[in-house]
Amino acid sequence: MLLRLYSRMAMLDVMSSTPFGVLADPARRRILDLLRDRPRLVGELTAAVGLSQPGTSKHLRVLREAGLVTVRPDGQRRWYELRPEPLAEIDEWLTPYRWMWSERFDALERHLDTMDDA
Amino acid sequence: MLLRLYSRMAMLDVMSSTPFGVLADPARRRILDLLRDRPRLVGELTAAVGLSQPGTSKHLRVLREAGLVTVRPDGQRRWYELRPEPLAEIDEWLTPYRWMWSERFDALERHLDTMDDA
DNA sequence: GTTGTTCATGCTCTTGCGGTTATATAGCCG
DNA sequence: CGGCTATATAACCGCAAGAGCATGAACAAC
Repeated sequence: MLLRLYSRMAMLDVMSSTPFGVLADPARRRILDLLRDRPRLVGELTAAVGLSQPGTSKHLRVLREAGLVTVRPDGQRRWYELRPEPLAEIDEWLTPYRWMWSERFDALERHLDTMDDA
Repeated sequence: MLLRLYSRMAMLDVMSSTPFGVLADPARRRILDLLRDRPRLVGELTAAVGLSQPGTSKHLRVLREAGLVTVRPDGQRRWYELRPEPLAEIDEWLTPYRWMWSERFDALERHLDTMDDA
């Protein structure tokens, strides 16, 4: 029972695994994309990602511990639903870069390069 | 032996994988953050990330192969500069999620939940 | 109860990452 | 030339991630 508590604490600890690492796996990105429409059962997700059911469950665990999905038990089945909040961290990291790949950036860069030459 | 070659090719293949995988490592994110200001030498980056010089070079290789940085040789030194274009892929993936963590989303969700109850 | 279904967990195996040290390569300087 | 500096590559190691398979746990249905 105490052991149970500890493993739960370890789980919470792993929660601090950043969303960047979570999104590194394409299967997990695919799962999130599917959950964007509506909550889904593990069986659905398993079929969609083309992995074994245990494999899918493992990815779902990672997503859960990162706070990217929540589970709603329904009898023997489990509805997984998206919880997008942790994605905000990625969005924030991306923010100072976002302006850079626009055409205006190219123009500005050329301008600055020209000034450097002078 | 041929097998070994194939596995090596697979390695390189994975190395040049998606920007998601590249950003999974905090050292690489840190490098990109530093390059946002200006191009930098390997030595600078090594000191900043607190890794060994070869370790830093390895991360730089990954970033290079993902197209996130370019190198400009200058004598025996190398200026690494940011090339943010590949980050657009992440930005695009994020797009359909971005509205979701706003307050308007919470309000809408509450509204929909209310409708479910009725 | 028994059987079937749905999902999670445990185990094992392999692979690849991220880190180190040692070495090679290339350019600078005296 | 020889020695110093800056960077890349090679060789190696530890470990965790990801996959499969087998099993367990919980619930449903009969």
